[in-house]
Amino acid sequence: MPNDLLRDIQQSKPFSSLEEEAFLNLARTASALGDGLELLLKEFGISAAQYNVLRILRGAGQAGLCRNEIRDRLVARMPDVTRLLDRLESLGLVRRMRDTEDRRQVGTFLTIAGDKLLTTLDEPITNAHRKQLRHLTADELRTLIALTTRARLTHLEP
Amino acid sequence: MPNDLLRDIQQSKPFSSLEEEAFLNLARTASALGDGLELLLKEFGISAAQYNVLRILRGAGQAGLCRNEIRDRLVARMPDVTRLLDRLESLGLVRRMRDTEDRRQVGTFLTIAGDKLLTTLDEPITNAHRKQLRHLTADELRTLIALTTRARLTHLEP
DNA sequence: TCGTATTAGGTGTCTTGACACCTATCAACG
DNA sequence: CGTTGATAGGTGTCAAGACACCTAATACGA
Repeated sequence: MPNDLLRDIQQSKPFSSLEEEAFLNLARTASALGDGLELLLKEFGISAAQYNVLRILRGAGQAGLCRNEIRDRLVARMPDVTRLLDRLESLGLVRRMRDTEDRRQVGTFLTIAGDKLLTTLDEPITNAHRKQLRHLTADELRTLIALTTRARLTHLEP
Repeated sequence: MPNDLLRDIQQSKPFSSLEEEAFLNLARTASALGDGLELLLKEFGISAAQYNVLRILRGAGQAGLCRNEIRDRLVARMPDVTRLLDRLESLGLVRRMRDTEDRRQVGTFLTIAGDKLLTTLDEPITNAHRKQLRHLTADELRTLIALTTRARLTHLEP
């Protein structure tokens, strides 16, 4: 929190704008909640980005996904998805296979081990989220979802 | 092999819980907005974490702050604040001085150059935030601030 | 006052992330 | 066809982040 403590007190203006305050609170909260998730995932030997990939691949199922598809679906922007997948592959959670039609493409698929890990994680992850946000009502959560969704679509509005 | 996508479609339930959906939207939005900020700051040769430190130090003024104070005020958790400060020091934006009372402590202060950089950045940063969130009304921003603030205080509530 | 715990800061080392650049394949058009 | 541009994927390299461990100074009770 850009804590302009002195100036804030002097000017009674803790942030230079409502937009900045919103951004900082958003960033702070996402970071705090994300840290909790990272902590849980670390016990299972993977990072949040890696977990994100596994979830994306579970969603894709048998079809698998190419690197750029995965990149575009990630929660957090990530250059170098190649080496993120390399690590998952060397952990045996993911498998890659070059497409026979378009030999430029390399499909990535969840392995049995990857799917099992996700299954193992499902409950702990859900519990962690519930625990982190249990003090918000369903309506509050829905409002939060609506506002964050809208907030991120800047460029799509006039 | 339970396929998330199929399951989701079957159940019309894209997320395993409202809490998860809220977390993912929060993370996605914070990441998207943060990327915009990083992009702007990169033009000035600093990262978001470094900017965060400079803002914190501006708030602290003449008094300066010790490393752990800075760490605790950062928007995003950051181990190794030492080397973050090292980099700011080598950029000439920050200056460190060991305390004479308690010789364990090392105060960190903004330099003139650091303060000037912040002044230069003030307007572009404010504009960037405004632009990113201009499609939200003041009430919506206030609601977003209230909800994100509350969301992050899990452990403080029963 | 001595020994131990605590607190502040820093370092070594490995992993990840970031960014520019490279190769292979395909598609479209002359 | 063959050339050109676009697209998919990967690599080299350096900076930044993560984590365990280390030192110095202070506080404090036996």
